[in-house]
Amino acid sequence: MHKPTIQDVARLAGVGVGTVSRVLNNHAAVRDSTRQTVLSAIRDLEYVPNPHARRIAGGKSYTISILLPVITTEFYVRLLDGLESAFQEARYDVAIFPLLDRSRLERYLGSHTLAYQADGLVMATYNLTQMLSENRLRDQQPMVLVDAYADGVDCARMDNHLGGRMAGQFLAQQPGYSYAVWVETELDQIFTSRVFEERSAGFHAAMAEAGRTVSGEFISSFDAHAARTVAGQVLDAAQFPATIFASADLLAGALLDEAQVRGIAVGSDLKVLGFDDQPWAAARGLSTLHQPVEAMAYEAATLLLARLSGYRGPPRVRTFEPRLVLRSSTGDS
Amino acid sequence: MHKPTIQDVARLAGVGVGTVSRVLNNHAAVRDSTRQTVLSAIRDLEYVPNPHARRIAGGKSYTISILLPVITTEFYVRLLDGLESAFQEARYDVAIFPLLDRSRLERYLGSHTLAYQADGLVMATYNLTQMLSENRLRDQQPMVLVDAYADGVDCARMDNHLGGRMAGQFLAQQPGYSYAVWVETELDQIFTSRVFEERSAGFHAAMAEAGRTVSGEFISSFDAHAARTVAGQVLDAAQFPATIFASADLLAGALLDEAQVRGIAVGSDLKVLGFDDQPWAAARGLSTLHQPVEAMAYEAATLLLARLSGYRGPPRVRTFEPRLVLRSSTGDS
DNA sequence: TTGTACGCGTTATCAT
DNA sequence: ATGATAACGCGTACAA
Repeated sequence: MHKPTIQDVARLAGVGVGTVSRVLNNHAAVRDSTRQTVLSAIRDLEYVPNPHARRIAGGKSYTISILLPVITTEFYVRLLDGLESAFQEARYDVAIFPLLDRSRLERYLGSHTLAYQADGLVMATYNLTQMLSENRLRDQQPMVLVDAYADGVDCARMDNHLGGRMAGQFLAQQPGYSYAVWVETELDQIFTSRVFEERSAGFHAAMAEAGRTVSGEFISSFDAHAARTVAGQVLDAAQFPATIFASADLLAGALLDEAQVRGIAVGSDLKVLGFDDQPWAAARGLSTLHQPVEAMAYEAATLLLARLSGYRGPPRVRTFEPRLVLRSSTGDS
Repeated sequence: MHKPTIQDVARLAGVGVGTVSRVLNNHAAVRDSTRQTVLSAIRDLEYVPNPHARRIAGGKSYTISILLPVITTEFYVRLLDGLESAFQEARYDVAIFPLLDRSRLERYLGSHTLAYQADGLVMATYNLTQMLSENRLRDQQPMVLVDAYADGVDCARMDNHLGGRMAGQFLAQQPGYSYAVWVETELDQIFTSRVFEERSAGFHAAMAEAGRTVSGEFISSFDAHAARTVAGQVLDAAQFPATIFASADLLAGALLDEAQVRGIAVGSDLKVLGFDDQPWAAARGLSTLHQPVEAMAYEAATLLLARLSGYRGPPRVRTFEPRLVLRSSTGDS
């Protein structure tokens, strides 16, 4: 009663192993009737191909390494979902490497571990421009950046500058005072993520174009406790009517909480615009900028898979745009 | 110019492939002279065994899955180091699964991915008692808990109760007022980590035994910004001379910072005791509780490897004790 | 102690 | 379109 193999499937379906393999990899033309027979045999036996056997027979590892920062956010959950689903379709496995510290990056990239285990590399969020220019990355390995941008590599990125600009344009239409809350970002020459910098630049550009001034800006670190504290500071300092752009839903949520405690009506005197469209945003009526994260992740995977199947063209960059979702926190709908 | 295989090594060394394999797995008795020959051939060719080939030939995956919470701490960096080094010695690969959310745990445990990819499971920090009792974990898979405890499974854990107790005993010897700062922990029936609860219980027990009272307790979330804010609150509220037990070095560091800004002399009027012994603790003279993290991780790996090689005995629990390191922040040394 | 040969479960290459 | 069969690189009985 061992695990069924491709042989068992072939026997049950009354075909050769080659045919089964072809069905598995949707190769060439297989007559539709036999394909169905094979498929049902697979189902009956609950057959699951042995990945190690394919790896050795195919000469590839059928594995993609994903390197990402360790941050527990909906954003990364969705990112991983998008990546995994895309790679799964192409029958690739995924190995996740959480970048807890700098030395781990070096180790992962330098060691022979990855060399064997991955046909390609996905790097999330980090801006690797410097590393690439220093040639610290072995560019013989196909790779793609997601939620980040660098020259000379395939990238799938969010247009955070545009996101900030959209927020700025929205705020510029609102009467009263404008405020913004930003996320404090670690500074590390190599690991830097410019996400919030870009949102800020876009926001200020739009406000300036509209001839509006920002009455106050605040900075919070990315955690619930700090967000709440800063929310208090913002509401203490704000003059009303006020519209606040919170550059992450986490911060916006804290503002909603704090406003409720203080009995401030959200949607009229105080308007709040977030960024992310977290799962709870709709339920709480938070207006925010929705990011097509899964789509971006899926596209990143597609770019990489293209390289893996031989595409040799110049680096391609795919840019994704956030979408303004207006709800009750800005008095809409 | 392809990757050297075991055949190439055998040829160069003038032996059979069997012998090379035996050397690789330090099997049986191989004459020492031939072993050296083989070894040098391996070095010359820079031969690295193809893991997929072993997996399919050996019928095992030679892979261990490590499931851990996504928290960027020195603690987890060291934990991974300890685990990886131990498994590497035994020629096992490691697959890391960051538990970004609940659904990911379920997916990892339920899916067939892991089934193929791992011979064993390491689960870090999370308290899985409930999951185990509900039989949601397929216990056919050998597993070990590290930095956590549950009935019926091998565990390598830190004695956090003792750690808290040691802190309490130390504070009880100090003149003046005693304060404590705790880390806010998420509440989730399944994911709960009881680390800080235990430290708190031990601390209070020791203080009570010594007939001392705690003049104030504070809670901070686990991030630099919040820690700094809370540090300010603590120093605002404290009466001096004061000794503060910060249940994590991160919090202790913030207290040191805040004290410096306020010109409070640390080591006399204000004493601070941390927990963790982060890399910077020595340089900043922070007294703290050092945890033998690598040793714990190594032991966890050893317990699991024992299961993998057939050990069938009852669950074993290994407990590790923190060590009080006194430096200038408590006026010592 | 050591070499040979077979088997692991796939994919790929041939014929057919 | 499909079936046989040769790789793929290694572990391991078995024979020597």
